[in-house]
Amino acid sequence: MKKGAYSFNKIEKKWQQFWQQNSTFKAQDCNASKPKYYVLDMFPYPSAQGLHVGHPEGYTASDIFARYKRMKGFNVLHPMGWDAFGLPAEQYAVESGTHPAETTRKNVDSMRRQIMSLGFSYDWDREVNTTDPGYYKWTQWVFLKMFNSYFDETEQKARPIEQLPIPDGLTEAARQQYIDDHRLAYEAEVPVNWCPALGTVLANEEVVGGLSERGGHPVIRKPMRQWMLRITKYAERLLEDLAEVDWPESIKKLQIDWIGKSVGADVKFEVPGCDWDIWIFTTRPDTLFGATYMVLAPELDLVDMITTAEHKEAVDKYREEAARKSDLDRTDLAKEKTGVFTGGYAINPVNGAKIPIWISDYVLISYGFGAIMAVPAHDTRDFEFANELNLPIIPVVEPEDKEQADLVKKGELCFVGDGRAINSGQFDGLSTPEFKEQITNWLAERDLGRKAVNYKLRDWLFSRQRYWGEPFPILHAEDGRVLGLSEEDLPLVLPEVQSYKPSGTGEPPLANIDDWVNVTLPDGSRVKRETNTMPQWAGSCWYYLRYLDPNNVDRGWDSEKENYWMPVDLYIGGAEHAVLHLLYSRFWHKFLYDLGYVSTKEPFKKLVNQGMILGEDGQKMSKSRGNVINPDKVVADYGADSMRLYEMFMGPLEATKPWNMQGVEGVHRFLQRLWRMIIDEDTGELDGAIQEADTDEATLRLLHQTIKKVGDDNESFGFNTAISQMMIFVNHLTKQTVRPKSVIEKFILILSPFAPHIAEELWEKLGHTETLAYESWPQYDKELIKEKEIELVVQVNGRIKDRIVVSAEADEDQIKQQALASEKVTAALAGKQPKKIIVIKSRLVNIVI
RNA sequence: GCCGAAGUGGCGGAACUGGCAGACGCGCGGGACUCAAAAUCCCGUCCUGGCAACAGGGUGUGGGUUCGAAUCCCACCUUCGGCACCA
Repeated sequence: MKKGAYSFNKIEKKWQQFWQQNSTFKAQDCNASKPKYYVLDMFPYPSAQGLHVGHPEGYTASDIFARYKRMKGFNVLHPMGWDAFGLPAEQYAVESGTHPAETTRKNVDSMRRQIMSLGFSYDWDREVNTTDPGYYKWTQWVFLKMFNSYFDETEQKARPIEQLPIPDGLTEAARQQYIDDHRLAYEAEVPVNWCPALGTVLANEEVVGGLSERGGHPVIRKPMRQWMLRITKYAERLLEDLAEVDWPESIKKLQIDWIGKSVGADVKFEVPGCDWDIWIFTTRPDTLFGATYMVLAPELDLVDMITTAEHKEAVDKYREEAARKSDLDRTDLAKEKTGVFTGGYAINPVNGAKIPIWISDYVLISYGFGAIMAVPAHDTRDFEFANELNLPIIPVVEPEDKEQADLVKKGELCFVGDGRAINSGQFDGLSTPEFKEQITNWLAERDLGRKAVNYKLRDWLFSRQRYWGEPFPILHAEDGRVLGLSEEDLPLVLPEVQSYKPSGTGEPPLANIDDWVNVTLPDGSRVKRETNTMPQWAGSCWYYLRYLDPNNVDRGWDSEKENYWMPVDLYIGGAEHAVLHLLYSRFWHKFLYDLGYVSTKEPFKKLVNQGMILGEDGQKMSKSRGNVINPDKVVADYGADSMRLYEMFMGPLEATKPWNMQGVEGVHRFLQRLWRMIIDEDTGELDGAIQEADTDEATLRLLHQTIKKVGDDNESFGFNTAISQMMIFVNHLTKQTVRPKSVIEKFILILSPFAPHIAEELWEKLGHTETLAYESWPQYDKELIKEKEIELVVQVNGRIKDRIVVSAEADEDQIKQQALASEKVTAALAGKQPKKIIVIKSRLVNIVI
């Protein structure tokens, strides 16, 4: 190897040390002299496997943008931290006895080293770790705030629980109950997803097809006492404020679907001989005349009261079976609907018809009232059920399509679209939307129903029966009261345990530590600590706020700093967090907004998702397939700059794309060429071609075109095309025997966000003594970009016949003349008169004959 | 089943707002340098026919709009991602 060759290992180490020693990327709080810009990465879970090549993709994109913004004069906040609570470290602890904190520390150290080796411009002084008591103190604090708040329905916002209006005349116990029932963090006995293998409860989102997302173990339904967060109160705002954020439409859509708003009516069905009614929710009140039976969820308490003696045995049996079914079974059996008749009847409020009441597990307890009216003619599920069990079908909506209408009328087709009302008494002939409105009013006037809105979104199941999570700052008194710790007692530190194993009965590991669980209060009363811990999502709900003020011991974050930095201007991460993390943190943010702790409605202004990187075989990377690419190896063999450049050159940021090691060599060769273009490899000094000289026109034009293209592409995250433009530039300049220094310098600056190490090194070789991180981004000159002469394509009837070169100033007539003058064109015209000549300046001429 | 994204050379991918399809990179073929190899440099590379000039075809499939379609419209096929009885 020659003395002055591109020695990326040395160069990269040198500049990483330089940046660290000089705190080059330290963000300045509240600096009013510059506009701020907050670039955030989704922080990683520090796993034992370390970084995979998917991580650096998003991190490189955000780093390029952060560096670009600095050069554009912004005060940039670009932090990194660790989402370090979670199952793997705990599983490892169960197996090996190693404290999760120790595993975590080791993994964090190794992943930090890996991330640092890529030369990202993070302000490392702001590093956070969710498992640090100094951090989770404030996670617990937010939880306490939720525990001590309620949701004011009229104002649609959270308020301190002390302000909750309490009805008069309640006993002390009832008063307490009333308050507890309104807390945003509350306890409930709920059927949960219990995973015996993991020994914990999982959130709905963590169960995939009846199996646990992690590990793929079976999950069953089981009622347990759990902590819940009332995210449903925020459903409407979570939906509405999506309009405010600059996110990919597909991600917004996923959230909208997850929230699942539907508008319809609640309708009351009386049960003869009973003094209570069955309420149902429907989005199709216009089909009420077609309701031929009702279905209740098997779990509904009401079922007991409705079931007649002769049907009791069958009903009880069915209910028992339904309760035993796991979600997987329920999904599997969804193909064939089952159910039993209760013996009870209800009265259809619109026509007084007596209709039978059934139970079936196709009706969900957790949505609406857990009861439905069944309109088999116009609901596919009811249609299937009615056919299965031979129940009557009455068509009440006539489709426009004649053929369809005939089938619907015969009861052979289930039609769920809009149409005209039939068999609906005085409402016959109305269109579906008209009917909906009229019948809703009709019901409301008679006190039989009301307009209603329902959401699919459920309250967030917030407790886990695990060790490695934030302990709840909650005490349980002997009389059943639930007390929040006072803020001064935070953090409630996770205690040491003998065994990390869950008890298997649902009791978390913390329950085994008697002297931690049992607490005597100053007044002598004895209480027990909550032994559940929070889910991994908790710490990531607000970490972007902690970066603003990571060392503050008195507050989670300073409000002046919050005002300055928030919102996050750019958030880059994987699309797999589209609903979970992004919905949860928006919820927490809105809650904090209500209480005045943050100044913006939404935390993340712009969101960009990086796509997945596949293995070289085009398959998802996995250990078992043996196609995992180790970033350490890539950095060792080709350097961090090559790695960064390749990850961006592969294709559009959001796309899924396969890795190709030869592609890495390709960009590496580009850097080599760039190096030799500037440095004489024999001496290590500047090449003789680098001179203080005037620039030829073509080079100057290409330089300015490149500055423009790279800048524009940076703004739109089109890093792949920015890199190809830089390659075009280097290909051109390498051929020049004189390479003006001023041209080289400008080029180094625009390359620097992509390949910062080599850029800094060359910048220094060019005689600069300061880092280029804060040099201003080169400007381009519009005039210099313009070509003097333009090649146009000449078509005859859309087929290319010739090319002509015209002056950039030529007007349409001149271009026409020149085009018609072409010999090839004359030949193609074969003497015919052109009907029309279309001239698109700087593009083409099309002669139509 | 429903929703969303995407289908372009041997491969990753370019193509502004409807205007030269295939930029840039990989791979491949040929050449230079070398005793030889690596590295590097130069030339070529969508397909078919032709020595060539050139002609024809070509952006998942089939139709349509237009002087002109990878780009817009309709129908369909395939792949990937998400949801999964939410009344």
